[in-house]
Amino acid sequence: MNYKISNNVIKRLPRYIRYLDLLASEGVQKVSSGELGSIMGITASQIRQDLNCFGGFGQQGYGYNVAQLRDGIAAALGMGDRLRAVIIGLGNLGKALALNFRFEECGAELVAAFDVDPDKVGKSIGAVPVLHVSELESFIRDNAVDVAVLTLPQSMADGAAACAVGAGVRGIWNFTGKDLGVELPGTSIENVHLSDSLLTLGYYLRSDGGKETR
Amino acid sequence: MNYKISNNVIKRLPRYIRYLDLLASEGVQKVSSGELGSIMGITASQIRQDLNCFGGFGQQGYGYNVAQLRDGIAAALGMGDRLRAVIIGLGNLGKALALNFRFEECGAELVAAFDVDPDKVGKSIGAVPVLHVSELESFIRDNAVDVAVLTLPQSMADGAAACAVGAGVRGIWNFTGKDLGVELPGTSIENVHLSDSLLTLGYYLRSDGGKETR
DNA sequence: TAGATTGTTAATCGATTAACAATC
DNA sequence: TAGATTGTTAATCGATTAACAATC
Repeated sequence: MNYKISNNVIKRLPRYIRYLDLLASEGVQKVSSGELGSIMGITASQIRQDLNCFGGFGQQGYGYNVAQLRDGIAAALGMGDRLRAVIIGLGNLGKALALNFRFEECGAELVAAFDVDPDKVGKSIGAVPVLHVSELESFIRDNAVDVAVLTLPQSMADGAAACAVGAGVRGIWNFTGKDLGVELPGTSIENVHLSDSLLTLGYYLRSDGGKETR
Repeated sequence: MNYKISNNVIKRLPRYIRYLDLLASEGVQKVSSGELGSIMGITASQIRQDLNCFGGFGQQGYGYNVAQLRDGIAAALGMGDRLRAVIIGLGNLGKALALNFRFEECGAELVAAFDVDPDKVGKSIGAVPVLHVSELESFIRDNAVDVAVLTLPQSMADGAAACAVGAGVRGIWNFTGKDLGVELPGTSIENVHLSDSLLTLGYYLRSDGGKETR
């Protein structure tokens, strides 16, 4: 049960969580793979297959307890932890994430933001301080930061990533739109390419008025 | 050559574009599937297979002309068009997209933004006017809007989407974090789930310090 | 117990990789 | 021409679906 969980499965887990939360909020207590599948638009087989990567959540003849399954998946994803995160770059996107993104709901916690603008440095955003980028390395080291969120201009992406990784960060959530060159072993990188997403939408929209989603 | 291009291929096309642009910016004129593959971290076979979904871009014994291949893929993605887009919801994320996102580089064009806040309505953001949401439907109809970008609170997502689709929008770029219930045939939906992305990063970061990306 | 639904194995399907003949 | 590299077919691999025995 601990051989190697496929990429596709991992990427589906957060979606399960969302739908289970939805069911829970409606007061639903149990769900069968068939019901969940029809809500989510996937097969019951796939659900059972996916869940078995982790362990026997269900009960034969009954189905799955919504709350229990939700917690099981959350545990598998490590949502109980509090990964310590910093935002690097307080442009509009960095600001949007700092102010509106629910880090806690993803098993994370924002602990600081960094920028170079003297108008921003020294103040705070939301509940966290805004520091100068020159303090990035020492801050990461001193505060055991786990994740760096890159929301700065593309040209500075590689530098910031290298600095963060050098100081001990283990994960990079990269919004700069450029695939990172940095590739330290033991560092996980999640590239968010918004333009890829819009281009994909454009493709489907034009071709036959076809659907797509995830 | 027009049977049905797989999802996986479509999702890879924007990435090809990015790397080809990079090569072009370095003055590289030709590239072989082997070279491109090693830069992008995928196999030469996959590249040749992918590209053949569209048409004979390459030249045997030579490779691919970077600019030509780039344009070929761009055409396949429909990047030449100018999809007309509106942003609905001018919170921090909507603002970030309105001000910083390069719609033109994705074959789109931002034509207006909508909000309910009287402090925002009537002004403009970047180069486009900010209108009241009550004008959304008529604006979409009158201006042949193709895409609605949803950056408003989750609770209003379904309503806004339904209104936009009813008025003629064909694509929805959804940042609300909730899978849309609206499912009109002929409407394409691209859900951007930032929290899924961070959760996935968290998973890989914790498990063995393993990599992942796309 | 009978009915339902899981866990899990087997079958199918699709996607990736390898191989190689065509050809520039 | 000889060398390189594509386009394309065949082989492999993995992921999804179907089936069914185990069991609640």
